[in-house]
Amino acid sequence: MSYTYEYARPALTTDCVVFGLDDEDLKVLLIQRDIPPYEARWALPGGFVRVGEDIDESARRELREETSLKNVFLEQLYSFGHPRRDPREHVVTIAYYALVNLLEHQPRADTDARKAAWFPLDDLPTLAFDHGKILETARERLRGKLRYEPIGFELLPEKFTLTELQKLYERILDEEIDKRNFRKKVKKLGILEETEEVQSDVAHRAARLYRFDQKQYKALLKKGFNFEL
Amino acid sequence: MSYTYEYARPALTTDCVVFGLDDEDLKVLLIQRDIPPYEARWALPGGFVRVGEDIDESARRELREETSLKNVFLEQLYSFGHPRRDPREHVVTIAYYALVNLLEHQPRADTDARKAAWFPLDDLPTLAFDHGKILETARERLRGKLRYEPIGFELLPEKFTLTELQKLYERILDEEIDKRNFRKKVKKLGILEETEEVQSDVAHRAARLYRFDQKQYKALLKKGFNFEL
DNA sequence: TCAAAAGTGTTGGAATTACACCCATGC
DNA sequence: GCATGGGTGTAATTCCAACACTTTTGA
Repeated sequence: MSYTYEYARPALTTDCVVFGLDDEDLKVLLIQRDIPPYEARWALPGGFVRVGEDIDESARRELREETSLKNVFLEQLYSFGHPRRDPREHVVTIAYYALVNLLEHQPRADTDARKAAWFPLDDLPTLAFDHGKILETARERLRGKLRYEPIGFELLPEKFTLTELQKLYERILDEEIDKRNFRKKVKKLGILEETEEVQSDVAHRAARLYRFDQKQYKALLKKGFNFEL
Repeated sequence: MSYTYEYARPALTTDCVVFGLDDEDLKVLLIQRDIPPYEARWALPGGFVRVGEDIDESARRELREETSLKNVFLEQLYSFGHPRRDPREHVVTIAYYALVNLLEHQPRADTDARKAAWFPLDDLPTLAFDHGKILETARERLRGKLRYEPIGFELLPEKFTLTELQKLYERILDEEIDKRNFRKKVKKLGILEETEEVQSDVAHRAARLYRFDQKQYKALLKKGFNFEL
């Protein structure tokens, strides 16, 4: 089977930068390539867009197929189209980024023959293609959006402590935050629901668990509320 | 001549939302289509990405060919890939937005047989394809970026008055701004160069002209300065 | 001399920062 | 009982919003 067109077309792919948070670090999920070019190099999960498939759907499908992740936060990042970014031919890629909680969404490590692994952001291997650049773009976007959209919660488990939330901000923004001021600010937003639960299995006073209240957030949005942390 | 591939490929285009400011209004540049589908409908300038051509370059080329605009501020906006956004076949488009000063960059109205015209944003015709949605996305992006990046200057002539700058912000953000506070804020940024010139041909006291100091802005950026208005 | 827009400071209230100690829990 | 992080309030400062009149110019 083959397909013929009157004019040459670049190939079109989607690639996805998956950020995950664990106790220590912000990490990114990479796939080890099993075919040339860049055989054995680490790369972003991704693949060709099918005709008739929406691009968001394509990104989700590739994510599912290569990492078994589904139902995750996924947003379009940027498109990269330098004609020699792939040595084989002109391949344009629409990059996405995803946010997952590393502990809840443990992806199957190896789906097909390929290895998948989490890498801390400050200890990355050299990536295939221009994926290093794409990753850097995603990182900047994450830093930028964290301040004025409530996307940080996507990296945490459903219920989390205020200290976990604060550490997340400190890690991604790379700055120290005052504990009392942070709590004051967060609570005043009015989008955290205080649960009845507290941490378990900790060797010190257990912290209260909170939940992000999506409905409340959307209701406030309509009233002209602006998230900012 | 024809091109054959093993797998089907969506077609790939770039489209561009060109914003222009004149004395009255924020306007957008549209092209009247001369062939089906959507014959005679107004649409965004754009066209197919060529193999071997960077996508930014493609957007610039289309802009030049269809509107004779060049050397303008151009930035990638978002990619749209719904499989039925074009009735003929699956066409993915990478949308850009451009900012020009309407008076300095008067595009030739009609390049080939096609008509080009400026439309005020609050009096738009129904656009071809999903171009209405793309335009709306560009408008939101412009509103969002205006606050924290110095892109407003791209819509003004090289030398402008503070009142012109203020009116620009008021129009795009759709809110009134206090004159004294605005001037205080803008001047404190330290990225406006005061020229020796004043307005001419005005029937009242002539206002001082200012210029955006790109070099100064970039120098400040490196020192961790954050633009905000 | 009139019309039209340019230009200019002060003050009160709100928001933000800096900062330190007691509490609860598990070992 | 001690080590570990949880949880809390106040005072000083900075930032922001509100506000009105005089000046310059051309017609």
